[in-house]
Amino acid sequence: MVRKATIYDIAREAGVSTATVTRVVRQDPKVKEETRRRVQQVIDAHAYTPSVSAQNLEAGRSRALAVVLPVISNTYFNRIFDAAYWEAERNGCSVRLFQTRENQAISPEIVSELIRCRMDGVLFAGSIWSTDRDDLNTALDKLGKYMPVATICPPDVALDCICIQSDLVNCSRLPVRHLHTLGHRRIAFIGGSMHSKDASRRGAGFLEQLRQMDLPDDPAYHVDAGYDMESGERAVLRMLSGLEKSRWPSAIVTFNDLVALGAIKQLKKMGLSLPQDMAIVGCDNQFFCAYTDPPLTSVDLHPEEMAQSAVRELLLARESASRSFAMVREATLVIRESCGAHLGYRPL
Amino acid sequence: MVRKATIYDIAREAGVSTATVTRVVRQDPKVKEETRRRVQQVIDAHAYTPSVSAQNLEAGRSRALAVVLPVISNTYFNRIFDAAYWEAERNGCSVRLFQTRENQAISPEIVSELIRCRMDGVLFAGSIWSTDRDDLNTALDKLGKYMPVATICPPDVALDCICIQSDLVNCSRLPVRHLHTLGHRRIAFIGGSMHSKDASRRGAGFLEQLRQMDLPDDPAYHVDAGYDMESGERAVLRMLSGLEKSRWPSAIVTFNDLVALGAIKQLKKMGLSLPQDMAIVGCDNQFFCAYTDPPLTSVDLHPEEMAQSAVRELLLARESASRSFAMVREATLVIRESCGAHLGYRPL
DNA sequence: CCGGGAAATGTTATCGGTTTCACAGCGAGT
DNA sequence: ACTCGCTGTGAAACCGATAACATTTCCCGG
Repeated sequence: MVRKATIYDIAREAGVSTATVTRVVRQDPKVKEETRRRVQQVIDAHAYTPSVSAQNLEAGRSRALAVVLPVISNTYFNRIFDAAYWEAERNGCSVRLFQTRENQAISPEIVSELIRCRMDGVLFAGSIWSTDRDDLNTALDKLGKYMPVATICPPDVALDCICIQSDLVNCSRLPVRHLHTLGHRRIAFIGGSMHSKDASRRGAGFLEQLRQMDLPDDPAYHVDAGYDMESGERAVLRMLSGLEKSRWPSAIVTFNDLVALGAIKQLKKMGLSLPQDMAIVGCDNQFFCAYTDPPLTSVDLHPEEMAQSAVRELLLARESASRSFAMVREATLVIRESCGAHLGYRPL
Repeated sequence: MVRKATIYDIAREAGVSTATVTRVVRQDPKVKEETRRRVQQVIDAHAYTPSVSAQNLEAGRSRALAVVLPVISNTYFNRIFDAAYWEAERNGCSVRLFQTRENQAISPEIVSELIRCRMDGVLFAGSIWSTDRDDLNTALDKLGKYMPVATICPPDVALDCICIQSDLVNCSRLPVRHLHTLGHRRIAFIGGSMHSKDASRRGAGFLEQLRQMDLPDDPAYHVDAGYDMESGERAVLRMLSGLEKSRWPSAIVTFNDLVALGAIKQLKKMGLSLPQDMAIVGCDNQFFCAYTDPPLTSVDLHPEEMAQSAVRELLLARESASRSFAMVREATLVIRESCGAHLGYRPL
């Protein structure tokens, strides 16, 4: 390994002071053209570039944002990360990822690591809400003292930071309304784990929506489950096997597209044909939705746009005084074939 | 925003020198118990933690690895990243992501950024091979002077760095052999873009495999395509519509699972039933493979294990002299139902 | 030929740590 | 009483940059 040339090496070799080297690097106009050329030559010869650590130390910041989320391998989250990455990039910032894993809680270790690294801002996404509410506030308050904080969160959390709220209202309303329009009356919900604030809020929103439309909210139509495909399979099995066929729902709204994938598999295994015997709605509008069989109607929360807004606000907040506010990106329903809309289908 | 306590603040308040504070932080045993306690108290009171930039500057390194790949939102790559992340984490390192986007080339900007940041090592994954070969060698040579370099690359690239080779031999051989065993004789290949070294190598391996097994290698059975689902759809359409039905292949090997997803959709749209009328093999064994209809038989290159090895070797290379070597993680075929293996199916 | 002001460059403190080396204090051995 | 060696601590240099301030150089008008 070779030692990288420092500003001192360049200065010495070019016969100038380090100040002048800095000026050349930063394109300060008040360097004589001749000097500039001489210094630039040495710089080029050594492929010199200033050390980031030194710059960060001097500047007291890192030109880096942190994105904290449960798992990068989940499509929803990697879309968030990807969008944040490019938006930051456009603004000359890098993005550092922190994964909290399934436990989804925001640990004191992460908080102090964020501070240690002098992050220019931090974006929390995913159910960090399962952190005890007091702990969460403590953590956010502490962080807020050192850097702008943003979250992609449910609408009613009201944290003292930049809140980009996911549109959980429409996330519940749109599928139910769509199914209702198509004639469905018995609509079931397969939610994420009820221990998660996010999921229980989704479940609650769903029930509320049913009542608003005078649809039955049979508890048997509401099954707790995880976030993945296996959970979807199991949940469907559990729900339907506990019910006489005559009481089966005609449609299932799922927590996300992965759960929907599992549900579809299980339903087919049980010999149902989709969407005739059962309609399905997913959530997240993942890349594979157009390629399931039948193509999956799904709610898009527009994670990319939320992440983009979050990053933009974080970068703004760096300059101005601390800003704490909330905004919502409205969810949309992407209609494909899993509810039979293309057939003009009407269930009994 | 609050100023974070520095080592000087702590030293002053505890009435000791900064050296002693460092000793306490680093648990140096030669601090008197009483002093240690006093300093520790002040540290706790301020929740003091040393600044990462300062440490990095002093140490001349960053305790961070770089992972360079085309796009994080592709499942194959986020599995690599995820595995690298945790392996690095286990060793007290962080991981910084660089995305090259579709252009997939390794740019001089990234090279100099990596050096600027004093990365402790870098892992390249994905088809950076589309970089001009000379440029690539120049870049790797240059980087190699400053940090250990690893790549996840095709087997015959022979770069002067840590090469974790993906098992492209079996990646071609396994599907063909499997299909052959099931009785298939007319086997087609839908590859990635032939401009990519990676893809053309896969295509070549496939042809070779056909010849070895005395199977026809009709050029009409070999279609150039992209890496995504749309490409898969288009490729199938193009291939089959150019061929009389009697000459249709009975099986298609695809470049990856996304292409397979597209192919499946198109085949169904054409009224074929799978796997009876057409067998399909994917590659990457992505999370959704068990949930396609029919469940997709796919080659697993074990990206996680490759990434893990790469990171392990990078960290080792930091200490010892520069190591340049190659290793292969053997690919495996995950058999599901898209080739009809479960039916004991034999095509004509 | 000189003074003044702008232009060009240099000096130096600073960012927040780590580390080397020096040194004070103290008990033990002779 | 004196030296030796050990323990605990501090002073100061250094890592690689930046920026405020100081100084030199240069050119021009008087």
